[in-house]
Amino acid sequence: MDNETSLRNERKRGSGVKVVYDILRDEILDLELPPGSPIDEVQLSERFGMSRTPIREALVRLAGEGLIDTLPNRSTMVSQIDFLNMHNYFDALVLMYRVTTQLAAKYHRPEDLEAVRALQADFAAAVEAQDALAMISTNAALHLAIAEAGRNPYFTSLFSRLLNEGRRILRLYYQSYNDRLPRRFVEEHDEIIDAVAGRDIELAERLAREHAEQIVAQIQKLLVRGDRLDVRL
Amino acid sequence: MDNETSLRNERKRGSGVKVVYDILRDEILDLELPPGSPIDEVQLSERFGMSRTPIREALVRLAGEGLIDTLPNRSTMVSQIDFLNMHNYFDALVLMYRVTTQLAAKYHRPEDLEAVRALQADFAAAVEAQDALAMISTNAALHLAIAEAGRNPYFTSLFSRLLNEGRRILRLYYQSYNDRLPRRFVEEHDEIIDAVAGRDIELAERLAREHAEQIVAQIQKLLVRGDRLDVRL
DNA sequence: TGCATATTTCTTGTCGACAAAATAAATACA
DNA sequence: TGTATTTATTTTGTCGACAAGAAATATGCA
Repeated sequence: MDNETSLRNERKRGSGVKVVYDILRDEILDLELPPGSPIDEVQLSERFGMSRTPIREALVRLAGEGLIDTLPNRSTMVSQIDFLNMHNYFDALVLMYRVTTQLAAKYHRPEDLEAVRALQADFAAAVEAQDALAMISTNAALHLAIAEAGRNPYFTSLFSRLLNEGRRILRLYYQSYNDRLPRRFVEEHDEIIDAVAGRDIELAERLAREHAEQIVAQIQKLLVRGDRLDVRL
Repeated sequence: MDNETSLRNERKRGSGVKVVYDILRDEILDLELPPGSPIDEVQLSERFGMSRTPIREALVRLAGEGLIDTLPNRSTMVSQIDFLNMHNYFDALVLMYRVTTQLAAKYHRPEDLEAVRALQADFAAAVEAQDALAMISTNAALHLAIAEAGRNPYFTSLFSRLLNEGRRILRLYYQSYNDRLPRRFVEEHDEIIDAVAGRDIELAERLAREHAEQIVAQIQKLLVRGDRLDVRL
């Protein structure tokens, strides 16, 4: 805990905000800070060994991405996951899967595919090792890399936001299923990457849609089953 | 100019950031602050009669939406419009037009249509009055209202961002065309609204796509024509 | 005891001041 | 005169302190 405050004097000017932002963001997305957790500015300033000003700036950015909610003059806390309107999330996620993969097939350059294939290898390794957290993050990184090969920042930024939200939801998923491993995803990824590499736009779009819809169906099956997840609605 | 500083003492706690944010945002989107304009914190703090802290928070939020660019430890300025990769913008815009209108036809409630129809009246009035700025803002408000009837915050937030960016581009459009008025847009809007009201999902989607593609085509025609807009690339 | 009001405490919002980068200006040197 | 180095200026990043709201606690009164 104190290795964060120990950085107090060796910190470059302007880097503090990014450190706080990155750490808090990861803690929120990994459910280390579950939805509803109170965010206290002075507590954070003590923890990170810096004044409230840079903490505040990091919080403003997190609020901008909807990861925390701020009640004026009152408390601020980690935002809730909206399980009731989850279909909105799924609609957006599936569409972005389709669009970004399609654009990747259209606009990717050779060097993009190297990065994508490397991340796919990471994902396969995570599945083999049954490392849930690694599976989640490498999966997100892989699809984001595909999206970036499509070169449309408007889509990639929304997709990135959705994948992050997904980290919170998938974390719950793996949490309640004790790291069961969908090895099939590895094969599906390979098919998608091949379609993109072959510039088969229609096929890439179809595979991406099927891939996305399958994931959504699995999560929905879990949610409908009514398991009480350890996060209050 | 000084009516802003005169609010110094009558301001409610916490409202300052929003005021600064809203005003700067409008000034940027209306090209009152053209791309590349330097943003000076002390200057703004003098102008608005408040300390740099709330100014800074407003700037962080504007940066989060990509409306200003901040170089660490150096200057911060209004972000450029990326004319070279404009097709990315158009792709995203057309898709969001389609998706949000489609969802509106699916999920809208009666009270949504009242708001939409009211805004459509505003737009028609702006066209009649040949008020370019009003046309731009009412058009954006109208389509955003339709999007909100679709009730998917992920799409509406991206769409809102795109429509805002569009305000900057359309401002250039009208600027160089001396407020020529596309009266046809009013009729197209009416058709779209009717399709939404009739819950004809396919028709709504098709009309929205045609509407969007037509606007895009007009703007592209302008851009290809190579008119030197009074904003540097 | 139950409820309304006053007081305290706690957290956030704002301020003015100082320190660190970076840029611009000025000086020294060839 | 031109270039390199040093100094000054400007602008941002950070800090500690204070004040305002809201919540929690305590007090007064029936």
